[in-house]
Formats: sequence, structure tokens, C-alpha cells
Amino acid sequence: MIRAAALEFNRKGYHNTSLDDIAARLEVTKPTVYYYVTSKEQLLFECFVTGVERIRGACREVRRLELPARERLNAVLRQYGEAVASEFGWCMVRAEQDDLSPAMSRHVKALKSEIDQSIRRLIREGIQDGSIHPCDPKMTAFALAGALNWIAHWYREDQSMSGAQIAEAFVTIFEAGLRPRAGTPTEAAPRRRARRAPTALPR
Amino acid sequence: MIRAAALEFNRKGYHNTSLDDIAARLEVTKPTVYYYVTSKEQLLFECFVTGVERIRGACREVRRLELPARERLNAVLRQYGEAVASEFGWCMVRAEQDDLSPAMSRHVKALKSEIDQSIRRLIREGIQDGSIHPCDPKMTAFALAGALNWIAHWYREDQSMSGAQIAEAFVTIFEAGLRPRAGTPTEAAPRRRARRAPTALPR
DNA sequence: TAGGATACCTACCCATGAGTATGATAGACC
DNA sequence: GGTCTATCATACTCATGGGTAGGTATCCTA
Repeated sequence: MIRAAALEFNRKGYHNTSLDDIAARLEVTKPTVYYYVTSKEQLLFECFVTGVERIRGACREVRRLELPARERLNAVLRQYGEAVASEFGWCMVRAEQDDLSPAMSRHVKALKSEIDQSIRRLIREGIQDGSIHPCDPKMTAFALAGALNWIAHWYREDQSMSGAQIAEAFVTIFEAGLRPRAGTPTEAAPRRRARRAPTALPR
Repeated sequence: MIRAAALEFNRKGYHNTSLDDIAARLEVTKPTVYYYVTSKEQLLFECFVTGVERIRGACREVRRLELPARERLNAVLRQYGEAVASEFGWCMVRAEQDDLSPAMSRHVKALKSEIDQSIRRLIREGIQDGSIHPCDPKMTAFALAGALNWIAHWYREDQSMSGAQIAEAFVTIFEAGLRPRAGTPTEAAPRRRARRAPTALPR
């Protein structure tokens, strides 16, 4: 039921999906849907919760691990990425508070905030235990979550990479950053266009 | 006009904003709005284009610069971040193809793809000229764009940081990555919880 | 000062889609 | 064989909101 809703929201967006569409996918009629749920927004909410629970679970899991915070963070990010690439990713990421009643909206916000705080905490711990380079935990958490959330916007099942592979690739990028490291083969090219800067950088 | 629409979409989302709302903000009535635009979706489209043009401009600008590709990329990312933090950020980022007619949807997709390709190209060039650490250009571009796009979801004008400041913070994060670098003071703590790993990492 | 263009209004139409009233079928249990 | 409950359908109601028909006031120009 909620899975059918998730798949349909995925395809056409929340507002462009009618309950008749969802009913049609299940090969029943609209009143049957209302036999199981009380409203369309409840459907969206359930989809959201289903997806988000996986991430919350991962946050709880890593508490028990005796690992540097960066590795615990990576584990959470991997689960996060897979969750966003799942059929509930769309709902998790795109469930706007505008689409929900104030009560449910508060609930959604609370869950999102909890995850955000977990990530920030892991970053802070990582800075303390030396496994993460000092940075602004808030901005960094936003950057990480944003990159992963965005997966829901471009990823579709038929893609060549699995959710896990994407998550892994992202973790690698986050860890390393773009700047070349000493001791890594980087083609050692003599920076072709980099002779000088005749114009100032905009901004 | 399109600015008013953008602000209203920002507040309540596209589908939850009626043309009466937009008209009310301008202190006119709905037919007046239709005097200037032909449809609601055209309004969304115009907002989108307005925001995206800034980024396209930045992509063109940096072509002229004689700088390592990483610096040119950073310049684009800064403009990108500021654009997303602007009043048109919401429309740029959230304009779903589901909400637009096939023709406009194609147009939107083409513009988005153009920017995506520009970023990938800069990454490839950076890897070649040695200013960017070897990585998967496609995934990296997705990660960068995702992190920046996500700004539109959480940033609101009254925030303490300006769009430029956020963009700058993000560029720093992307460049450095999370891993601590040799020679940087990182509290040099003896990785407190990191004695051993009694449990396997999930996944 | 007539004619037209610009900018705006009041009052409507109508398709869509969320949600419901009411009743049918089919198995379970007595 | 009756009735009770779970499951589902037909056939509605009704608010919302995109879009339009047709008219008016202002102002510019000839």
C-alpha cells in the first residue's frame, strides 16, 4: 500500500498523483484505499517515515561501535545514501512541510532535525578524536546531507549503479576532497593553463 | 512579477500557491496576472530561467580565466551557491519536470544538463592539469551540485549567513574533504574510542 | 477631442480530485 | 442457514483553483 504510493509519487510527484492513480496501481478503487488510510497526506507521511526509519536505525547502530567517529559517520552516510536511493527516497526528501498538516509537519521536522543533529554530533566527535579535519559541523552536515538527498532527484532504478555503490562513491569524495594530496599520482602535469591570472576572479 | 511569483512559490510551494496568492502579493487581481503571463507554468519556467542564467553566466565567464581548473570550478560553485540561495533558488531546484508541459520540461532539462556538463568538464580539466585529485567526474559533479542545490531547501533570507558566505564555506569543505591532513593541528588526540572494532561495520 | 493602446477589474466557467454515502460479496463462525 | 465482519465497488458531493469573457479607467497620440 504505502509502497505503491511511494512508487507513484516517485513517478509523478505528490500533487500530480491522484488517489485514483494509486488505487489503479493496486488494481482496486479509491474507496478501498480509504479503507486502509485516512487521507492522502497520511500516505505521504507513512512513506516518509518508512524511509527515514532506516537512517535513524543506522544512527542508533553506530553508537555501539568502537570506531573513530569518521568511520561511524561513514557508516551512517552509506545507509543514508541507500535509503535515499530506495523507493522511499523521493518521499523522504521531497515531503515538504507545505504539503502536510501542521501536526504532521512538526513530526517530520522533528525527525529530520534528529538526523541532522546526529550527523553534526558525529562530526564534532570526529574533530575531537582527530579522525575528522576541523570544520564547521553545521555547514558540513548540510553539505553531506544535501549531496545525499539530491540522489533522490536523479537516481532511478534502471541506473547502472546501485544505491550502495553511489553511497560508497560519495563517501570517498567526502573523505578525500578535491585538492590533490602529496604522494598520490595525479598525472603530474605542469598545470597547463595555470601560468598566471590576467583577470580577477569574479566575486 | 516573476519575482513575486518566486517569493510566493518559496513560501508555499508551487502547487500550494494559487494565482490569486501571487496576484494578492502584487495587490492586483488574477486577470491582471494573466495580462502579463499566459499560464502558471510559464511563471515557474521564467523563475527557473532567471535563476539558472546566473549559473550559466558563471560557466561562460570562467572559460576566459587563465587559472587552474580547480579555481575556475570554485568560482562557478560560488556563483552557483549564491544563485541557489537567492529568491529564485527554490524554483531552480524544485521545478520538477512533472509540473511542466513536455516542451518546457525539455527546455529545463537541457539547461540543467548543460550546467552539469560544464561542471564535469571543469573537473576533468582539473584532473588533467593536476589541480584536482583524480575522481569520478560524474559522481563528483552530482555530489557538488546536490550539496549546493540543497541550500534552497533550508536557507531562508533571515539566516545569519549570506549566500556568498555559505557558498564559500561549502567550497572549503569540498576542497579539503573530511580526512585530517598531515601538518594541520587537529587536537592530536589519541583517538579515544578507537581501540579496536569489536563489531563489524553494518554493510 | 476622438481613437486606440495599456492596464486593470468583476463575474463567471469548468475540470480535477479529495473524500463519502451506501450497498454488494464472500468467507468465518455459530 | 443466518449474521457478522472484512473487503471492495458504484456513484455521488463539493471545494479549489486555473483560466476566460467582457467591460472600464487612464493616458498617449493625432
